[in-house]
Amino acid sequence: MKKKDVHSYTYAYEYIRDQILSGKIDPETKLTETSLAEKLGISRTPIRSAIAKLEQEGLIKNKRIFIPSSIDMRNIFQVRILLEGYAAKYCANFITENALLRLRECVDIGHNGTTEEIMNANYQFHQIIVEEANNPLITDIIERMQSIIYLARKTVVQQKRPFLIEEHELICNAIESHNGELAEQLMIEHLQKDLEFSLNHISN
Amino acid sequence: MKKKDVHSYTYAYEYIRDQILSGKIDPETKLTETSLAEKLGISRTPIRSAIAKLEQEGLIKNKRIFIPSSIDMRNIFQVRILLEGYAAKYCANFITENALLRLRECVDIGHNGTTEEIMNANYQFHQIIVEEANNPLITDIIERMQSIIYLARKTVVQQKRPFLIEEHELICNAIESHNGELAEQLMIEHLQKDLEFSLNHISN
DNA sequence: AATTATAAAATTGTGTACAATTTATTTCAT
DNA sequence: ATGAAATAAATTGTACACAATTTTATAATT
Repeated sequence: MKKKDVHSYTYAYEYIRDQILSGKIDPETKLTETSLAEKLGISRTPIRSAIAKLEQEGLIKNKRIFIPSSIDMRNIFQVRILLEGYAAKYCANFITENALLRLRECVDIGHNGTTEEIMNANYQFHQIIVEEANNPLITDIIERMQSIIYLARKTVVQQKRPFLIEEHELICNAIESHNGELAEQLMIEHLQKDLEFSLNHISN
Repeated sequence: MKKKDVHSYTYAYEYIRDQILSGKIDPETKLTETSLAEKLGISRTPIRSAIAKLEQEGLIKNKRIFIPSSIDMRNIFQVRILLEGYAAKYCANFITENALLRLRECVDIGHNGTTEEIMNANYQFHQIIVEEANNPLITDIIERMQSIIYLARKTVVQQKRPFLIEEHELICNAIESHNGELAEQLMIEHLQKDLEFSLNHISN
C-alpha cells in the first residue's frame, strides 16, 4: 500500500501487529524469529527489529503475545487519565481553531458514521486533544500505548457503549468554552467509563 | 540481580550511554554503527540493538546525541509532575512500612552523604515513590526518561540547589502522615524548582 | 513415580558479506 | 561562481552462517 515503506521490518511490524490485534495468533504461541521469518519470506534481522518495537509497545512480552489483565488495563487507563486529563485541561486554553473544528467533526462522525468510521473518529478525537497539548513526549507515550488502547476502543465502539459520543460532545463543548477544569473532569470520567465497560465486555 | 551480562549489546548499550552522559562524545558527531562496532571490537548487530534502545530512551535521535532543549526539559518535567505527583498522592495511603523507612534513609543520606551518595539517594527517593504507586507502566515510563532526568539531577546535586533535601523531607513527612493532597502538591513544587534550577544552571 | 542428570533440539546472539539507500563529492552547463 | 546532474563514498538494511544459550526431551538414579 505504501511506496516508502518497502522496508521489510516495517512490513513485518505491521503484519505481526495486525495478526495480534485481530486475534489471529493463539496467545499461547511463542513468536519465534525463525518461524515468522519463514512465514513472511524474509530474514530474521527485520523480524527482530519488528519484535523489538512491538515489545516496547507492550504488545509482546518475552516473545509471547501480551494479553493485558484487568489490572494491566487499569494501569494503562490510569496513565491515560493523568496525561489525557491534563491535555484536555490545557486544550481549553490553547487549542487552535482548526483543531477545534476537527474535534467537532469527530463528534459528528460519532453520531452518523459507520462502525469503522466511528472507530477512527474515536481515535482521532483523543489524538487531537493529546497533540494540542503541545508536548511531544506525552504524544509519544500515548502513541506507544495505542496497540493496547485499540483493544479497548474496539470493545467500546463495536458493542456500542451508551453515551460514548455524548461524552465526547460534552468534552468538546467544555474545551470550546475554555473551561479547563470541566474538560479535565469530563475526560477523566469518560475514560473511567471506557475502562469499566471494557472490563465488563471482554470481547476477544 | 546481576545476571550473565556478557552480552555484547548490553556492553555496547552501557558504554555508549556512559559516553553520552559524561559528555565524552561531541554532540555533533553522528553515531554510526560501523565506527562504534570498530571501537568496541564487536559487530554491528549488537550495536544496532543498543542504539535502538537508547533511541527509545530519547538519548539518541536520528543517530545523533539528543541534547534536550529548554522546551524538551519542560515537557519531560511536565510528565514527571503528572506521574510522580500522582504517585506521591497514592503513596500517602498505600506505602509499605519498609518503603517509608527507605524513603527516610534517602533523606538522611541527603543531609550527610557524599555527592555521589546524594546523587544515588536522590534517585532512590523518587524511585521508591514511583514504585510504591504499584503501576508498572508508570515505573516503565519514568525509567525510560531516566537518562535525561540524570542530566538534571547532576546539575541540581552538584551545584547544590538550596532546599533540595528539605523538600524531600517535607514530602516524606506528608506521606508518613497520610496527607496525599499535600504530598502531591509538595512533589509538584519540588519538581518545578528542580526544573527551573536546571534550566538556569546548564552545566554541560 | 519423582527427581536429577544428560543429550538433543530449538532459539537467540553475533559476525560477516553484500544490497539498497542515503549522503557527500565532483562534474558540467549556465 | 551557482545550481543541477552525475558519480562516488558512506551508511544502513538484509540475508545467512555459525556460536552461545535456552528449552525440551530422554535417560538414569533413587
